[in-house]
Amino acid sequence: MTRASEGVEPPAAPAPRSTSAAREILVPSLHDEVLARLRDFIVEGNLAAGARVPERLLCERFGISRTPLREALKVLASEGLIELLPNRGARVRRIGEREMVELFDVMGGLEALAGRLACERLTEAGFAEIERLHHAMYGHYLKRDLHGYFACNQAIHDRIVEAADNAALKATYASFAGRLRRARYSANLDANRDRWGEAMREHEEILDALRRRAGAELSDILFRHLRNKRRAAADREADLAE
Amino acid sequence: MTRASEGVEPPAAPAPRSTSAAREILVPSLHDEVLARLRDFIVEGNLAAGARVPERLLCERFGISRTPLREALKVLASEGLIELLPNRGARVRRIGEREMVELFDVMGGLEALAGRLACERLTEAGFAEIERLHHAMYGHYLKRDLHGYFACNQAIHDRIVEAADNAALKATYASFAGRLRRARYSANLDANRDRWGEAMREHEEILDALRRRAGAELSDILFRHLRNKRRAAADREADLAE
DNA sequence: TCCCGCAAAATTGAATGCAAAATTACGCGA
DNA sequence: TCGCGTAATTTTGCATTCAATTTTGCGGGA
Repeated sequence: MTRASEGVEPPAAPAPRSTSAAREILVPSLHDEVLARLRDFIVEGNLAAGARVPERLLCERFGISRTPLREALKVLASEGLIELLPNRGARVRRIGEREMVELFDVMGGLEALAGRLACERLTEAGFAEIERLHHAMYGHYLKRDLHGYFACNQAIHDRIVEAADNAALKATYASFAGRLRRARYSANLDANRDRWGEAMREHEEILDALRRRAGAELSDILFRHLRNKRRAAADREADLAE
Repeated sequence: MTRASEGVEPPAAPAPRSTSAAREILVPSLHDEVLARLRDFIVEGNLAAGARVPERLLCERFGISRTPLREALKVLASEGLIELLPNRGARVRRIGEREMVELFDVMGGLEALAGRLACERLTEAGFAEIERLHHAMYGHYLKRDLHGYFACNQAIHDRIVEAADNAALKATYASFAGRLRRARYSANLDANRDRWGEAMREHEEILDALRRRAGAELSDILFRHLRNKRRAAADREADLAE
């Protein structure tokens, strides 16, 4: 057999990797797909926290041998998604209270940085787009549409990171967002109604600072915004734990 | 043969991995050593930027087979130290002007975060230690002892990150520091005498903000401090290029 | 002399094989 | 029935092997 053990997977993406004429060509890569798929698989929560990662099973699932899968495991371990126990294989990393706080703080620091950089580089059109999203989000807030609100909220933060125009920042931000998402903390955050109004007010401040291109100020607001978000998440956790 | 192709390497570290009774035990790890060694090997500049990474050679150098080495390569690629070309192997990543700026900005963001967190957690003893380093650094400055100055400078920034007491931040900071160090930008930075006095004044501000535990303020100072450092580095590069 | 094409050699990416460790299953004794 | 030691099975980590792509070396033709 060559490549897939069986017709387990449909053709998926047999498309020849883009042969764009660009000079150094961004890796069309073949096995990075395994990495991406496995990462998604874990981030989406298909594996319980603390559960062992079944090599054999995933190999069949992805139709590959152990070698590329193990390479992906090493990378995911370096990203902090899983942990490699000496002779005991890989486990999905368990995120404790303490680590959750740490991750939120780093996210806050990255958002703060993104905001500062965005102030330096944001175009009028870029700002207008964020402003539009902000108003749409406010609309959802008024209608108590949590889902729509959250989508806009996410979009705004993403736009800010995008506006920062810094590949390293963007990649690091995405990595941490994944780690937090795996802990399923950000999904149902804003169910806390008290926090909702506060968050909305903070977003008013964010938009205002952004309009004035007040980098340092926006930086500070964004960090505190994440801090409050974390606090709300922690409170909610406490509620659920009761 | 089992493990090493020959007696190429001395026993190195055959010591049984610590069997500390701690609950989940930090990975005593076996192949992570290869990862660490290879990373150092590259960060230290043993491989020219843009050069291909010779698998076969390094395998012999480390006395291992290709499998663990390739795993390490994948991890280093995810860290941004090298890049994996489709069927052309690994190359040491070339850091361009643009990316250098990006990396410095992220470092600035991380230091800003570290400073803010340090203000929340720094003990009197911790502050005293940093203050001591600051004065020692000033002494080196007066004596025009660049080497001593730089060591203290590094130590101060490290202490601030340490005081932040955030493992995720510390790891990310270390990773970016490595990437920048590979570019050999931070080593000979402060040879610029004009910049030196300015940096010293900024450090006075840093210490002052730290003493007052003024998080937001320190955060801002640290970011600008890194920005100026970067600018000085860029200028120096420009000089060398002439 | 220079350029192009073709074959040999080297390198890469991935699969398979194998020894060492861990996990599980089982049987014995209390 | 329960606990414990031992053997079978599974799993892990790494080496080796194999097909495929790329790179290198060489010769013919303009």
